[in-house]
Parts: sequence; C-alpha cells; structure tokens
Amino acid sequence: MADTEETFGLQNTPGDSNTKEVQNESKEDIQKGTLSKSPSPQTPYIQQGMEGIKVYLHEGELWTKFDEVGTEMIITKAGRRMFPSYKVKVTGLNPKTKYILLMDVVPADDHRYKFADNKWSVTGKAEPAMPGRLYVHADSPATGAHWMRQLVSFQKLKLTNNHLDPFGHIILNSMHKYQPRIHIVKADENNGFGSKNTAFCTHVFPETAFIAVTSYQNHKITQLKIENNPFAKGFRGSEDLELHRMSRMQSKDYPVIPRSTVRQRAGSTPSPFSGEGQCLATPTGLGSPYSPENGVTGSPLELLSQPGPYPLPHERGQDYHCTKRKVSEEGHTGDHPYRKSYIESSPSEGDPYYRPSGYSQPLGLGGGGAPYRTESAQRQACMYAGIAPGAAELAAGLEELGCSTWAGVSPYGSCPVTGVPPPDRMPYQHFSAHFATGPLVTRLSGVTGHAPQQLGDAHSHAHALYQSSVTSHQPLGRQCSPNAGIQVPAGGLQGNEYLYQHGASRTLSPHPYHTVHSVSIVPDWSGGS
DNA sequence: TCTCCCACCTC
DNA sequence: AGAGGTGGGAG
Repeated sequence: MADTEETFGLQNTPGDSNTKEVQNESKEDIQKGTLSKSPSPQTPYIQQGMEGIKVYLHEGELWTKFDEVGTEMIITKAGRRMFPSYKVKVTGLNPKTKYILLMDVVPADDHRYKFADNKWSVTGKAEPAMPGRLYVHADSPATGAHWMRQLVSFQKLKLTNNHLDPFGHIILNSMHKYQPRIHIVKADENNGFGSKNTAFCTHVFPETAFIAVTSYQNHKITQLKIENNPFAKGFRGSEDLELHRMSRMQSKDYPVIPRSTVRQRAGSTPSPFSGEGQCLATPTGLGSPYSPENGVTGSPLELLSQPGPYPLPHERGQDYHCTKRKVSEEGHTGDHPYRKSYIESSPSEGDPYYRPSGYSQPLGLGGGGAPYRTESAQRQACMYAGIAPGAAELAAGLEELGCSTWAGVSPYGSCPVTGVPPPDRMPYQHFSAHFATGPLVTRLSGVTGHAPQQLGDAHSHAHALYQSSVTSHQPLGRQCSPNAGIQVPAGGLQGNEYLYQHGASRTLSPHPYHTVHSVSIVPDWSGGS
C-alpha cells in the first residue's frame, strides 16, 4: 500500500541542496564533535575524511519525473540496464585518497505490489530477498581526484530476475519495490577494507526508488522511457511512424494501435512512489525504507547486503494511489523537457540535473534482511574476478561473513565470469577473506544483514528532496563479525552477497593491497545460465 | 507472468 | 560494421 509513497517521496524541498549527510563518524570524530550533524540514529560515527563528501544525482529532474509516476525497471533473465541511468557527481573526496564506489539495490519495503486499475497497490508480503549483490564501479579503486573529475556512471549495472544469475547482475524480484544506494568506501592503502579504520558512507536518492517488473505496467512509464532513452528511439515518433512501423511489423491487418495511443492514455496512473506530483515523500522513505538510519549501523557492507528485512513500517503505506497525475503524459511526455535528459554525461559541473544527496542514513540496511540468506548461500559464487583491490577485499570480507561477494566483472565484459562456465575454469581469482575481515566488511556485513532499520525516522533528518541520504560508517564501531570479528547483525548478511564489479575495462588484478587467498566459494553457475 | 524473438536504434 | 540496448507482441 501506501507506504510507499512516502517512502519514496522526497520530502524536502528541492532546494536543499545540501546534502544531509549523516555519517558515521568514528568515535573519535564524534567525540571530537566532528560530526555534528548526524541526526540519524545510527551510529554516529563519522569517519574521517568522509564527512565532506557530497553526492549529487545526475539528471535528478528526470528521475523525479519517473518517480512521480512510479518508476518501473524491467528485469530480465539476461539482465537489463536501468533507465534513467544512475550517474552521480561526487565532491569532497580527498584527491589523493583512493576510494571504491559501489552500488546496491535494497528492498524498499516488504510488500509485493500489483498494478491494477491503473495504479499500484500492495498485494501481499514480499518474497524473501535475494542475496544482495554489490556492483562495484569499474574504476574502483581510484583516487578522489579521479572520481571527482567527471560524472560517475553506473549505467552498465544490470538488473535480473534470475536468482541464479552467473553474471553478477543485481538480482531482484518482480513486482517488488527497491531503492538503489551508492556507497563510497575509502580504500587507500592505509585504510583498506580490511582495516579497522575503513571508512565509508552511503548515499540514497529516494527518487531513484522503483518497482521491478518483467514488463511495464504503467503506460506512462513506458512512454517516459521511450521519450528519454536513446535506445528506445525507434519507438518514438509520430503516430505516423508508429503506424508505419506497426504495419510492417505486424503485417497485416491489425490496425494496430499506435503506441502513441497507448501512451496517451496512460495518464492516470498514480504513482506509488511519490505521491503526487511532487514529491512528498518523506525523507524517510528515502532510501530504503528499511534503512536504518537509526541505529544500526550502516556500513557499506550493510548496504551491500541488502536483503533484509524491511523495517519501516509506517512508511510503507499500503497503497499508493496517486493522486497526482497530471503529470504525465501530457506534461511531460511529449515534449518535454526531459527529453534532453538523456543526454548523458556531462561535465559535472553545471549540470542542472544534479541533486545532492541528502539523506543521511545509514544504509542500513536496508538490506538487511537476514532471512534470506539461504539460498544464496547455497549458491555462492564467488567470483571475484577482476576486481579492484578494494573490491576484492570487500568481497572477501563478505565472505567471511558468510556472504559471497562477487567482484566479478560483468559478463559481457572482460570478465570471465561470464558465462556459465564451470567453476573450474573460472578466471576469477578468489580472494580470501582475510582481509576482509577488515572493518568494512564488517560493517557492511552488519548492515547487510540485518534488520531493518528504518529510515523512517530518517525523515526527520532527511529533508531535502533531492538530497541523498548519506551515512558514513566507521569501522570500528562495530566490527566484528562472527567470523572475523565482524559483527553481523542478527540477520546477518545474507547468505551471499556478491560484490560485483562492473566491468570495466580496467583490469583488475588482484589488488595490491593484499593477497588474496582463495576462497572457496561456490559459483553460482548453477542455475544461471 | 514471464520468455523469446523482432525491428529499430545507439554506440 | 558489429555489438548491444529498446519495447512490443506472440506464445
């Protein structure tokens, strides 16, 4: 039901550009008073060096348009990219320090949705979350100067509904709502993942929340995708064209309804996400509903872990309906502004579309979901292929935690991981966890697993519409897991989380920092295919 | 609901 | 020129 709306909505005014960040600071910092702000319940540790980091969502305006209608992302067995693409501008990093940037997508709530009567509504409880996978940006690790130099794009990230996906794509359940999150992990040699001091922060842009679907439900969304995604250009056009096309395709007879027709109609769907037009959404919603801002920790890992329980109760509402509708079609669609949006990368600077992240929150976890680990566990695959060093570590850490992480490169990419190759041949390298032990992992893990926290509260903190919430974590705060000393939340990590590095061109050699040990992870190949 | 294939398009 | 990203329709 409704909850969503709030959840996703943005609350504050757009104007805020500030990011609210809640970061965890290290205790020290805290004590020092470094962090003043952190409102969030979470642990307030801010890590040094992480406090000034701000993340701005690229093309936030376009995201908001989708959000107002109720963003839907197609998930396929082979993996489908998100659109709008997730791109951010990052500021406040130490130019010389190395960081790993990664994303994960956590359940926004624990509901299953259905689209009927032109609107989304809750239809039941969510399926157990799959193991959360992390998508490590291919450039990781890289210096702050590198990341700040231009937009950081996660456009190659793919979403799949194949729970046995061997490619390292992010696994989601259809008709469930999710919240993407970005995590920045300090990875310099002096502060590797393994180290206790690993610092990281998480940023959540509520307007990027979406419902995963195997086919679009709301025509308004279809229309927005067609109008803004360059790859869907073939579906644009005047009706003439459409008719044309259709006639060809369909051959015969059917008059076929022009897509445009459809589009037009779409008008009324409400969006679950934001309520109405603007977004009301509370901050809370932001991220994941689950997220905990509160107390839990949020660690990157947590983030990673995603699946988790969903905490936020109130936020989620049950049904959404949206009221606002106007938005759509006409407004935007046709001609609207956003079309340009897809333009893409631009220099970071003046992009009007950026929004600072605002929320602060820990990642909490959203993912936590603990429960679900099983499956994953079974299939753990770990392929850390060319991961960046840092990533590897993360992965390792996760493993220790019990999760498998994937650092693999993307399928298509260079990474061997790709196919379904037998494990044996896998190209990837395994890393041992040990370094993982490090704090990051820990934290991450913590996050991961556990329970939901909620962001809800967050709203209090959160504010600005567009800001992402940020959380910083500190290593020490909690580290410890069962295994390595990292602590795992109750839920623990999920069984597996995969860290996935996108592939990049970069190669990844085993990282410099540590040696990798092999991990015994079982590949996912199993099902995947 | 989901999967597969298609025509069309970007890169 | 080829690889790969789109949504639609059929099944």
